Amino acid sequence: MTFTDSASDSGKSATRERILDAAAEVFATKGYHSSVVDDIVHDSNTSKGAVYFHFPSKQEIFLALVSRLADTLIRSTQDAIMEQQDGLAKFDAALGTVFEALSRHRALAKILLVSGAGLGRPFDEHLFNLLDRFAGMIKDNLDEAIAAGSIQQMDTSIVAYAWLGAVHEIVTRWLYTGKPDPLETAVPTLRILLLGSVGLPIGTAGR
Amino acid sequence: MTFTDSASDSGKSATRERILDAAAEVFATKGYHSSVVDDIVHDSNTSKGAVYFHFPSKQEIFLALVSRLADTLIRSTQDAIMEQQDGLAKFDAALGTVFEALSRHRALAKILLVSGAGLGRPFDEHLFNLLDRFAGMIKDNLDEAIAAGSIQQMDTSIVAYAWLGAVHEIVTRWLYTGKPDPLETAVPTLRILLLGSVGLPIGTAGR
Amino acid sequence: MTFTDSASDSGKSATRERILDAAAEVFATKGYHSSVVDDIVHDSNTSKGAVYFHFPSKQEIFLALVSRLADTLIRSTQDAIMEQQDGLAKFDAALGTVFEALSRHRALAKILLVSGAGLGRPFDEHLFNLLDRFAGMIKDNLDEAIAAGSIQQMDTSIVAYAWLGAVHEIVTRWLYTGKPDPLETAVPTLRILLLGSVGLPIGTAGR
Amino acid sequence: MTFTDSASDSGKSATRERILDAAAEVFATKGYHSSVVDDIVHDSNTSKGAVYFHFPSKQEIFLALVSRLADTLIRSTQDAIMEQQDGLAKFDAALGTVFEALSRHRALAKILLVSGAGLGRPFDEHLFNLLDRFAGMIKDNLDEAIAAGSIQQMDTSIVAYAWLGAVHEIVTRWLYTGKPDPLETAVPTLRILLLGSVGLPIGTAGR
DNA sequence: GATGAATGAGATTTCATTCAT
DNA sequence: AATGAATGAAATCTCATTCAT
Repeated sequence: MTFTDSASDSGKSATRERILDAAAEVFATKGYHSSVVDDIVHDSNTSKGAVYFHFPSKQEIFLALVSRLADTLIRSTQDAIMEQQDGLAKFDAALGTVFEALSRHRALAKILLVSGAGLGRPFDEHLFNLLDRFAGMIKDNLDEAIAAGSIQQMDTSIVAYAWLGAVHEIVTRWLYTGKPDPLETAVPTLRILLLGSVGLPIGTAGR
Repeated sequence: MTFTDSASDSGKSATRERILDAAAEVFATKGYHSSVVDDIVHDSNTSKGAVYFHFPSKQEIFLALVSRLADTLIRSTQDAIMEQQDGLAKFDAALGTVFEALSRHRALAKILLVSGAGLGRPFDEHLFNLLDRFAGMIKDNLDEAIAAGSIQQMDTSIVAYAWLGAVHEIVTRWLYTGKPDPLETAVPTLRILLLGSVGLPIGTAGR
Repeated sequence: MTFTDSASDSGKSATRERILDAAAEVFATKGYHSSVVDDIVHDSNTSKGAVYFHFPSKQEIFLALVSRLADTLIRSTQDAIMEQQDGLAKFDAALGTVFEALSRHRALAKILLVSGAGLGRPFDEHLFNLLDRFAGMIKDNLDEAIAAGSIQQMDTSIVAYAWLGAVHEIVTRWLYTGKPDPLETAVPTLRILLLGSVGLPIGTAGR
Repeated sequence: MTFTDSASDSGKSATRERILDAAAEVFATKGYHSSVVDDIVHDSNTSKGAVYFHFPSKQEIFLALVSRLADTLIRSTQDAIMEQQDGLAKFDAALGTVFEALSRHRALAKILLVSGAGLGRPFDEHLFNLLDRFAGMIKDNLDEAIAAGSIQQMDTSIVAYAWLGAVHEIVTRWLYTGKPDPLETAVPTLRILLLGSVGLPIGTAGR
């Protein structure tokens, strides 16, 4: 999966894509508020008019960008999960996909996880919904595992957010400090942690 | 502990405190960038001149606020830990203190955890150091537990961040959605999760 | 008379007419400056290219519209006058025609009387010429009446503008407030006023 | 009376007055839309910040200006009326005052009568209320005259607007063409017209 | 210490007009 | 004739910061 691919949007204007690509670069580098629309105009080799023809406001550019990134990430994670049969294998596939994708596209990951935080109502809401979709995915799989008797009864909602938070924090830390390098180094420990947290015997066959 | 208390700053100007209090409220409500200095001036019943007499810039107001909050939170957590002998008791005391403090001061918690993220260099650095101090505390205690043989060898750095992230996410979620209500409801589940994640037998004798 | 008819422009493009119709609606509703070309494009179900193919500029659309309206209004008023022999009957016919026409086409009346005022040189000049033609009509008829000895000598130029202004103000008031309802209600009073203002005995036999 | 005097506003900021004065000049010269805030900033020798400190928007500057002008004009007209006992003398005083004031301050008259027309909702409404106050003044005096038996019963509301319109049009014409020169030349004819329109015997002793 | 009017660089957004297709 | 994406000059407004009082 490519994470940035927009190949499927065959009908999308090339200019629109150029603008989004430039915006991704700019926002990731300077953060939302320090980025000015003129930067995007310049980097996209378009014009102010073109930008405002395709997007009603700077905010909407950012939000469109976040949506595009999140959609891709969520979709590929779901695909990876569905390719596996076993519950543990699903877990491993999801964790691996997410870390690999974020690791490969550090700039975009920054936009998704960091740039938009603390920006006020509309941004937070948007970002929240996205993380919620991830949390929902985790919760669904945990509920299945409980139904299958693999793990014992618990408040899966809390667990889902805790897991999300753990991943989020480690990735964020990596985004800022570059450690661990490479990001994927954290996966084995994290795997043990997360599985252990729901009482799963680890090491078992593991990977 | 009061978390907002500035009792020890016996020599500090009352105006300065009024400004910080107003700033806390404003930043928590609107986020850093959406808050304008005039809001703080207005809410603090002072004047623009007064604000700039006490603080060199808007940024410094925010940073001062964050420092004040974090210092108090960290100190009271450490105090709570030191009051306990047993490792498990220390853990419970820390978790309880943090959740209680954040729960009691929702607005301030919001500033500490979300308002400042993604704001660019100086902010992030500041905020990061704070979280790092917490992570350090966690790591130290985990290392002790390993040395004591209570838990097995692992990358305690990753674990510390994962724990931090889990707590962070759950509190953040509560800040936005109000759930769980009250926040402390999440503690038991979270306790099991965190302890379980490092392989500690739980439920057993509980506390 | 139809006031909006462009039947005589048998060779004119249907698109051009669609644009003018939409422009009339838009300008009347929002005024000149608040109307954007895109509004006209949208309402006329044409395209930006089409609009700029038929008109060199936004300004010219407005001017064309005003001209079309004024020509029709002036022509039908003159026709109504010519159908009458008696001076008093001519006056009544003119007053009736104008009020009836404006009353029937409120939106267009608004464009003619208010939308274009205070817009700067080219507009004002254009609009002025129109009102001048009306004033000229009034003046000519007054001069005739003086020559015929029906009314006494006076500065007919001032009178013409005063009459025009009286009508203009009452119609404008109606455009904004909807009163009097219907507009024609004002005619009898206005008739007495205008005739009385030049010393004509009124009430006499009415008409 | 000075029409522009702001002597009585002893508490008003000098900067605010400078801005309003500059705005008057600019708006009168170029019209509302062709005037840019930077013009006002420049001509007032202040700064953009100062302008927006005293007025929330360009629109409000204009509206404040119109109000200031209208207040002064209405007040001095009322004063002039109250100084007279006789009904006819009141009429003459009012007509004289208005024409003299407008004649003396052509630029401001332009703002009051022309610049704001056709600018859209908020402007029109404002301007309307102002003219309404004048119409009210006229109507009140006419009603008194009817009560006193000086003139016969009639729809004084229509008459008030017709009179207003007559004056408005003649002044507007003068503003654009400079004729009649001086403006006051029109007064005698207008006097005969207006009085005659309500059936008052004129010429009688004249004035 | 405190006040609040003043500053001005700079940001976002608008929209009449053009032009390749 | 018609389309609509693209252009870019220009406009309004924001707001952190300064400074005379």
